[in-house]
Amino acid sequence: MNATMDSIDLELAARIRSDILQGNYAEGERLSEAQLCQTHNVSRTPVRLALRLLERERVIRRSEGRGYLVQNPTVADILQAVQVRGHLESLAARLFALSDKRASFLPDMEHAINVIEDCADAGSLDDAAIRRAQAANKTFHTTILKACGNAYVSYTCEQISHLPMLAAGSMVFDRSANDTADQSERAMFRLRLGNAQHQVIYEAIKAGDPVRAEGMMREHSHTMIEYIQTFEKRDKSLTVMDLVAYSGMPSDTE
Amino acid sequence: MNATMDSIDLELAARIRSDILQGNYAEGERLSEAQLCQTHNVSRTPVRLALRLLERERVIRRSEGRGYLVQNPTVADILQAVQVRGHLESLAARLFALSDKRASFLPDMEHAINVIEDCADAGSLDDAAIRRAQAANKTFHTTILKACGNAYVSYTCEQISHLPMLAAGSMVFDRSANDTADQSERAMFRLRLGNAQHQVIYEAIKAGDPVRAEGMMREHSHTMIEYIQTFEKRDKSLTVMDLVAYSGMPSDTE
DNA sequence: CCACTTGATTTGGGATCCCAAAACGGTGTT
DNA sequence: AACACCGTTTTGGGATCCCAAATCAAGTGG
Repeated sequence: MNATMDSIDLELAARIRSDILQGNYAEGERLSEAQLCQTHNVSRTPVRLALRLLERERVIRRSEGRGYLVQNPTVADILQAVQVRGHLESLAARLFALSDKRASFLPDMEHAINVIEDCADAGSLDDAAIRRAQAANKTFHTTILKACGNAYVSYTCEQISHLPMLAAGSMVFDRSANDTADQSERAMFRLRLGNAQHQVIYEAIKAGDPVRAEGMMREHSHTMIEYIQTFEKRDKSLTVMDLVAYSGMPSDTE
Repeated sequence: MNATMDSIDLELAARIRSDILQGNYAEGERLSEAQLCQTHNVSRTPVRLALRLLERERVIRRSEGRGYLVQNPTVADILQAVQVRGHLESLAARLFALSDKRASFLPDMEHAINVIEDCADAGSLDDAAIRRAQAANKTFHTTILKACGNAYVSYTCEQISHLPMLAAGSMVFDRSANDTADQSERAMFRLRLGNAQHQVIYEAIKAGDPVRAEGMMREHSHTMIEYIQTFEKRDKSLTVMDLVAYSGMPSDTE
């Protein structure tokens, strides 16, 4: 599944993160280094690197002298992460629209838009299609980050992209729907809606309109925030696990 | 000097970064782990952690199989980092202005503004005053980041703040001035100008005006970008070392 | 019953050791 | 001189070991 054989610490971090996001740990539960070494069959070195990473992602919290404690991300955390990512992406969109080298990146974006369009237009949305759409969405966004010409943008963005990616994946999941056909219907609707925004952003960038590109990107991320918020409003007990449900494995970094 | 006795890897990173920013390494020069271990008298573990950090800061670059190479940051790098930081700070300012808990943070900001004002109003700008003003400026900005209520903002911002801090420090340095008295004069002028923007931002936040707070913060960071750009225009050979000159030790993290 | 001491366990973090893989360097062959 | 071959360094990264400091868990004495 994972094409790139990453170093153990990254893989470890992904596994632990995945464990936590699936709700296998109680809030505040202690993560013992020794325990993790044993269950994952590695030494402390990579474990400590992984814990460092996860701390930065705010999935765990450290308490001086007592190790790391699980800090299950809340829906509020996700909203915050999405907010930051969206804000950075809007900067990226502006810079991208101003870049004179932007032509070379446009085909990738166009292709991503087409792939999503195809998924949304197909009769039903099976698992493979969902994955395809998610991958294309990711391509669309990372292309903008990479192409904007400011390396710090993509760097900082990557640091906090796990939760937003998860949220993006969850937009095809709708607990309020009655049956799977209905769910699929709504998912495709949202997919089409999001892709329409992609289209507008793409055109603004292509036309070299920085203000519009930034504004539209801002709106795009705001759409996701609003979606999660209404979701939360409808279902007070909304947890991160619900969002995880259809977001695919959170381990697919890069 | 350093109150917090940080772990060795952070201190190491600071030392190496400082070395590089002072131009002690040629562009592309190889950083040998063994060498660093010897000169700093530590083992490879902290060295590797430090190199990891510096890579993220883009002060060094790694070339698979050949270790790390020095990548002296250019003025363009600084501009990019400032741009990202400024963008994040403008988000922070907006959120801060919307926060209902903002009252408790206002005194800190007010105090910072007053300290800078005092420095600018004093007859001359000695070294101690420069340090004081720098520290207050840092307080002003980090307060906004911390107080905005979105932990991801301050987290991501910290990741790339070394170069911007350096640039901020350099704003009291003006190579175009003829003598030190003239330099001091100009420095105080810029200090006052920047502080006027601080005042406006402070008031917008206090008044709970998110749009104005964000806009003014954007303008504030744009001022710095413009300053560096005109600097660069006047002196094509402007290097990072020039900016380092009056920015104080780049080791004062947190 | 509470405060204080003491010993076992854990964390934090650095030093070494080790090994595979890649790069470098020198040698000999065509 | 170009190129393949082979030994030597480095790098990359994990496993162990080690030690100081903090925590926890009893146990002891007032």
